[in-house]
Amino acid sequence: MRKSREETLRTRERIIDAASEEIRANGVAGSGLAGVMKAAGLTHGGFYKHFGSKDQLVTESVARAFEQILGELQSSIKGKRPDDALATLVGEYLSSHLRDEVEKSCPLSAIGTELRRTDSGTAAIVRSGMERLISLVAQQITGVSGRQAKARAHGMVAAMVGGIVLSRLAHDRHLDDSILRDTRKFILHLKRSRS
Amino acid sequence: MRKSREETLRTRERIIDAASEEIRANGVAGSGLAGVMKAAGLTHGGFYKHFGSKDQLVTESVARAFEQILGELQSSIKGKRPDDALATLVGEYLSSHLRDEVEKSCPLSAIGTELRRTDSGTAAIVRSGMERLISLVAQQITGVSGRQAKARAHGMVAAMVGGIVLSRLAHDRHLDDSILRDTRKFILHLKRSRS
DNA sequence: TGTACATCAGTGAACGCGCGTTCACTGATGTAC
DNA sequence: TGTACATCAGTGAACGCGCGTTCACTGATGTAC
Repeated sequence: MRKSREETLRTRERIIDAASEEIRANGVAGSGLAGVMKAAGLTHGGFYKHFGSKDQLVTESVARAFEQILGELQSSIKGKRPDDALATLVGEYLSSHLRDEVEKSCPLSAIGTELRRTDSGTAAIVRSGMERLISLVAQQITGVSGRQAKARAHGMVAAMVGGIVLSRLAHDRHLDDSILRDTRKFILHLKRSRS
Repeated sequence: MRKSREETLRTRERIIDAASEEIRANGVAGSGLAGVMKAAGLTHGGFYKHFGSKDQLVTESVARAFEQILGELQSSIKGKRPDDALATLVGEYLSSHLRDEVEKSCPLSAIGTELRRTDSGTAAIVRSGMERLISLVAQQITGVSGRQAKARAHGMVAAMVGGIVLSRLAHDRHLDDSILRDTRKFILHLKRSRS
């Protein structure tokens, strides 16, 4: 049942995509290889034809998750002026849509507290993804030095990540939406009152 | 080997304390009953003399974690005026000390993204702990209505939780500390520029 | 271009392991009189 | 207050289960000539 090189590559991608969503939804420890392979339309035995270990799959899945969310955020602000762009970034990240679709959201908000316990390969990916998100936000902050923009972006991204985490824990239609709304306002009002 | 009622109660408390720290350090899925019992100085067989299930232990352990951190925060602002108290709360929560001692920190920042997948008993505890933290912060915000204070507290607590999560993921002495510092400033400068 | 052989993606069974949970047993504590 | 019995906290072995990982096998794809 050997497959062509093209097909093999496509299969590998399918596994990563499935794992990337599964891991964001159920966590690293909560995601089994058998389940991921099934979601990719395969049996679990073939896993090691594509990856050396679960850790390696986790690394690549988290990397893919960052690519997806950063790509989405980037294209949402394409062509916008910094002020609009900042509000768009914050509004997009703290949207009820991304809050509800955990499996498509940012790994920092989906599995942030679990990522602390991953191996060094995944840790490096997490760090770079986090820095890219911070930079993307910092680039939309005008009227201050780059250093100050970065500093403010640290606070903003912290609030973005925390806002999603809290909103998902509220389990209440009113509280969860007000956390999202209030966090968006908290981030953007600061910007206006300063720039 | 029956123990006295007093001793039995103390043992139960010891198990909860051990589990509360173990779970914050290694997560719910990453904490085994055998390890928790060993940390409490017991063998794993006796677990079910004290608790009906792992889920029940998780619920009580998360409740204890909230009691501890809320008690600590509350006593840190005892007798202070609101402005001082707010800065103290934020400074304490976003301290490098609590950042580094995960097992003694707030469950929202330690295992926030895993708490989404706990049973309904734990979910209720999480929700009430979160609301108590938000209220504690809101009570220190002056010069605005209660409703506005709550709204601002939502953003502040989001930034506090997210700031710790990100700082723990930086794995870099400079970046992790600057995230903490910048998030503290982000939260408190807003307050000043508005109140 | 056609043939013969090597490669290897995918299957499904099996592995050792740690997990949550159960259980028979022990002996100190609690209770009844 | 003292004795006889019931209770039950804690031990350590055992359970079924799902996990990550390995492996013999299959048969289509890739390669060599």
